[in-house]
Amino acid sequence: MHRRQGRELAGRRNAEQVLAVLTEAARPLTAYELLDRLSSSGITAATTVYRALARLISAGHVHRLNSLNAYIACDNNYHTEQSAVVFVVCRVCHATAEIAVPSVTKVLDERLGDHGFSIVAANIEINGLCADCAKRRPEG
Amino acid sequence: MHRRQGRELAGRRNAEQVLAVLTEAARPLTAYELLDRLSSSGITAATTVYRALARLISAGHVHRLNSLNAYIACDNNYHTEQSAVVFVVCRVCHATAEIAVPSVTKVLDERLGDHGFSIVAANIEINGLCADCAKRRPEG
DNA sequence: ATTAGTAATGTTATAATATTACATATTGGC
DNA sequence: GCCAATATGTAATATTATAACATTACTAAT
Repeated sequence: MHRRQGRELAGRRNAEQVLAVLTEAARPLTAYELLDRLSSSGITAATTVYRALARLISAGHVHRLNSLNAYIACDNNYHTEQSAVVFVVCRVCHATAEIAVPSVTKVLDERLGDHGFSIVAANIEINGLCADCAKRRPEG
Repeated sequence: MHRRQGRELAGRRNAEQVLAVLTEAARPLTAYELLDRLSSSGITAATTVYRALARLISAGHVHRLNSLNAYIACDNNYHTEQSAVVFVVCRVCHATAEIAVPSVTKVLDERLGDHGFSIVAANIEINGLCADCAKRRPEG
């Protein structure tokens, strides 16, 4: 299909396309949702999407939301692998925001060090109701 | 198979068996690992395991670890749905501990309130190295 | 320029995780 | 005892993710 590209270029282009779709999306997308939206771009296999996601996640451009099995573009660069990432995910509409809560990382680090545990990556996902959905369905 | 039991009793018994296996296990188990270990008890379908897990999770006796797609018996009762649960998961051996870090919940609550977000459940999974695995593979 | 070595990609199949749909069974109220 | 309500059992299928391996393109040695 696009076989003319250089050794790494296809992979990079794939990753760019995946990132572009994620960046435009208003909510986290699953790998297969990405695949659907990328079929017109010549990406036709789940593996290709997963490999692109792996690149993007390594580079810190995308995060995986474990509670949704979905992926979201990183909207800031303040955090590193060593630093906690806090996501708030609306349980109704799945709108997701990435929020800085700097003190959390520090607290966790101190507390877990006591247990001989060294942190590699913290994934904090908060499930709740966004303001909009809370209005519509106040019962929660 | 065990059709003699009362309307809810089979379900309760199933849940008890699932909980017993999880409680004995040294690490989180996936639903299908549970299914394997329960086949001698007459539980032969994934659905049965998932239904038992749903009961146990609702009751707070079991937690789901999103990062592993696995389930673990709750080893304390200090937390409620409103309160953060912090798990530390060794990325090598999957040993998992449930740790109280009370200040985290408070910090998160305050910070997210600013965004009009109301917390329903916080799931905090810390991925790292336990002391044992750090010794064996100091490079991390 | 040719070509072998290396490494990424594409493709297909399949593994692993989870849910749906519906038939069957159990209980409690009448 | 019979019916309604609800839970369970079973089988099929949906969803998410990875494995295996052939193919392609780049690099560098010649």
